[in-house]
Amino acid sequence: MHNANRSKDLLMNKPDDFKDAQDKYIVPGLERGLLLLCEFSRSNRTLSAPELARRLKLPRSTIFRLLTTLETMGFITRNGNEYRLGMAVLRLGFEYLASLELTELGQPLLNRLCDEVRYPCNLVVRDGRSIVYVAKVSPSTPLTSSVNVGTRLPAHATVLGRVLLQDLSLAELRELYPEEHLERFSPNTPATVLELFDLVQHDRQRGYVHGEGFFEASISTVAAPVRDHSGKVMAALGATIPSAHIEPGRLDGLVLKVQSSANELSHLLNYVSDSQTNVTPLWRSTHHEPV
Amino acid sequence: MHNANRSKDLLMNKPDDFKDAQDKYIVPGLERGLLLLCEFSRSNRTLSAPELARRLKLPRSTIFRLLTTLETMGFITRNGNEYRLGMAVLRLGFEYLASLELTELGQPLLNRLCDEVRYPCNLVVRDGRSIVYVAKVSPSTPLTSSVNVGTRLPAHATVLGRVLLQDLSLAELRELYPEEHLERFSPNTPATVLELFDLVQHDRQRGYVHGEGFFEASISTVAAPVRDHSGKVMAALGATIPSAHIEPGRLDGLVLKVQSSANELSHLLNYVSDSQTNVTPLWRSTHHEPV
DNA sequence: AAACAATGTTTCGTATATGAAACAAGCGTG
DNA sequence: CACGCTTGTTTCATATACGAAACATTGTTT
Repeated sequence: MHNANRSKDLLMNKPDDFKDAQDKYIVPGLERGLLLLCEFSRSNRTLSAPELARRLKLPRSTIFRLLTTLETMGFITRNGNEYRLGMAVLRLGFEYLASLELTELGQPLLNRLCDEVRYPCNLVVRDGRSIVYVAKVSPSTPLTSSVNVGTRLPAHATVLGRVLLQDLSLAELRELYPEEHLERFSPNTPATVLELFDLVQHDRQRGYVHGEGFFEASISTVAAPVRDHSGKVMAALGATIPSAHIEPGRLDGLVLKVQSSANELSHLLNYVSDSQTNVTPLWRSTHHEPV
Repeated sequence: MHNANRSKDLLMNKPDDFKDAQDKYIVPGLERGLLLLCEFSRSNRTLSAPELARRLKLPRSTIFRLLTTLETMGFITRNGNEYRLGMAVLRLGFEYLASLELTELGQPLLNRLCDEVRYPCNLVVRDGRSIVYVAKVSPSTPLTSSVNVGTRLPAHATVLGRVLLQDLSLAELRELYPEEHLERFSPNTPATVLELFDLVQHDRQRGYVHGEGFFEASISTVAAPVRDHSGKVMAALGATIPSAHIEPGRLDGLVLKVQSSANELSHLLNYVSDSQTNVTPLWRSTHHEPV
């Protein structure tokens, strides 16, 4: 087993001893199993054992063992020789959502806000380069927007995403978006990291963001940051407005209401800090495909 | 490592060699890591390393390694000495949802049905003793019911759940519910497995279920089974009606519409069967806490 | 403040999980 | 129907992941 192919091997040219220090306590079986699970996606709903062996560069027998383990635990289901994700991952995923005090405390706030402003209201967090909807309320009007809890959208191209990127330094942004040109979704999408950084810094000073047609044209969003005790942006809270509706008078009121809801949620969350100041190293730049 | 404590050890008195045959290809690191993840739940949002060691009956050093692995992969986040589920599990969970053709094909059908009947419509699957909402549509009216995609309810106490239990023999039901008396949620909840079985068998013959106040009083549901190519019930499709509304005349039409939607979905799903008839052994009785 | 308990981290010899290779079973092709 | 090719399963020697125990660090008790 000399060709230990960890995920780290992708970085195998960078300074050596440093990351090995972190890898010393990795359980290979577990790491591989999880990487195997991560191979499945919207576009790869089913995978065969040999295919997985190719992708993970692991011997067939190892894949066989991993699959057996995952199957008996319900994380994968087998149909003939095709495998797909199993219900156990769903269970875990929603257990996660339910365990976030963010959603629990945010939901009633969203309800109230939505009642007041009569627009759909959302709460999102960031996962790498994506924003993820963790709570959502729509008013009675039938604006069944396509987003739902769990939806992922590219952070750099959404108003809510911009809020979530406010904490990052230019260097950190660059690490998250190493490419020269950002993916474009509308004429308003920032083209480069630098442009994004500027936008986001202005957003930060303003204290809220109002943008329209950023991702979906003709849809406008007002969003404000939710911060934890350390001042770090933990989530973004926003209301979605059909662009047509924007009457200058109402907008200011809307902004204030969104901001005050976001602030209230920040306060509710600040009680935490049970342990000393959060040691979390900013954010692991996981670089997942945005969606 | 003579005290290999697999999950199987709980069965260590039953016939021996038989289950070991299945366990031969288990990757212990992976199994343990997943069991660790499963320790987290709504009520145990955060756990400490020593607590996990106690629960899983594993040495502290092993827990340490598992946690390090899970943390670097984003499946767990650490805050001081408390651990909680990480975003990676969310990602996987929704990847699962998106990868189900059930939801994909069911959503438009639900939309149409909801449009026709003007009641909230749902699609649910079963996970052990729970039903899980995998798709949901509400009409414009502000009946923001508390259920959402991901919600879990006890199968034996819900109309939709009864549909999903139709395939099980009495023996299988007994295996799933070993206890003497089923948990009671309303006067209508079946008290024993036998009662449940009878109910479910009648449901089956009738081809649909209409029940009210089964779980939530004053809410009534009409549901029908969605079957795969082998005739096995894969999902349940239902509409939710505020009990007040039930006019005898409309009910029949509603039943027919629900049934035909369910049948249509069954047809859409039947194309699958790429491999020979599904060998899946009915259902692993995972016995999770119902909610 | 000393002593203790609880927990996080590291080390090390050995039980064991793993990769290589063999075996088995399909399956399409000439 | 024999041949090769792909894929599922099994075996086995050995590299390595693991549990025990030591060490480090913190918080708690008297």
